[in-house]
Amino acid sequence: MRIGELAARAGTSARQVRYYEAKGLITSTRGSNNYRDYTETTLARVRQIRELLNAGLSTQLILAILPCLESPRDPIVFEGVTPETVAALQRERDRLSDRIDILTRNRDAVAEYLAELQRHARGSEPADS
Amino acid sequence: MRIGELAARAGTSARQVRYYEAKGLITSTRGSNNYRDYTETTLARVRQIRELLNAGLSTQLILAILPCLESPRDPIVFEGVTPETVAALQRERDRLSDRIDILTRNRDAVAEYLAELQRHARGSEPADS
DNA sequence: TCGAACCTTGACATAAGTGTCAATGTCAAG
DNA sequence: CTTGACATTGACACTTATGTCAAGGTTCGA
Repeated sequence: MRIGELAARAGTSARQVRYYEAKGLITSTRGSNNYRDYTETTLARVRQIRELLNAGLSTQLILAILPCLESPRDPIVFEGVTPETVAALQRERDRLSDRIDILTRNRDAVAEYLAELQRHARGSEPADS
Repeated sequence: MRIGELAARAGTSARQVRYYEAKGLITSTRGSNNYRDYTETTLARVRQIRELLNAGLSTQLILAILPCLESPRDPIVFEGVTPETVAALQRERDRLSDRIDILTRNRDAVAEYLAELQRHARGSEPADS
């Protein structure tokens, strides 16, 4: 599929798709005209990238963990997997865990604050029941 | 305390502290000289801000949820809390939950990938036992 | 009192991610 | 064949969060 369709189906812009390609997050083939051609797999990948970017990750980090995220990852590649690669992935996994912990802690604080607000509202204004 | 000490104790730079102040995340008093003066409370706040920025949140979002994050939040302010404020906080809480879900899903995928790598390593090279 | 170390504001620079526009090429439908 | 929709590259601009530097004011120890 061409870049316009890919972008539309991924809910993004062609500009962003080109950017992800420039960053090495996705690849494309080129036809006789110079147009980019993308596969369905790439579409899924772009959706994943969007999701992770929205969650606050950088393209660098996404690039690091993308190999782990292929959906039907049947023929998992073991060749060329150096101990350094494994260590890097473990670091990224831990960084993700840290982020999750921080966000969870703060999300809970927001929720608790909201609960107090609502307890107060119900206590001082016992209407609407 | 002055900006240098605050920055040092928060593990950041004076530049960033001024930036957070310009963004309304923290406040300071000014002495007879024009120097900023910060309290211990502000120090805790800056640490929290750093943590949230590192976790991928924007200063805008942090500004929205900061009122919920005061540590000993005893005299919780109910005055001027409009339904819009509550709705906004609920939205931010939900956005945080979405982020957490996405990060968790992807963290788990990385962890699973690592586990497969290690199963393979142990299977094909049963040394180091 | 002098100099080092700190503070002030303001400016300019950078990286990432994105928008937008221009000049041009391709293709399909009328 | 022309027109409109879509593709190409390249450039410029913007925002965020940050670094850095300059020109000046303040404080403090020797």
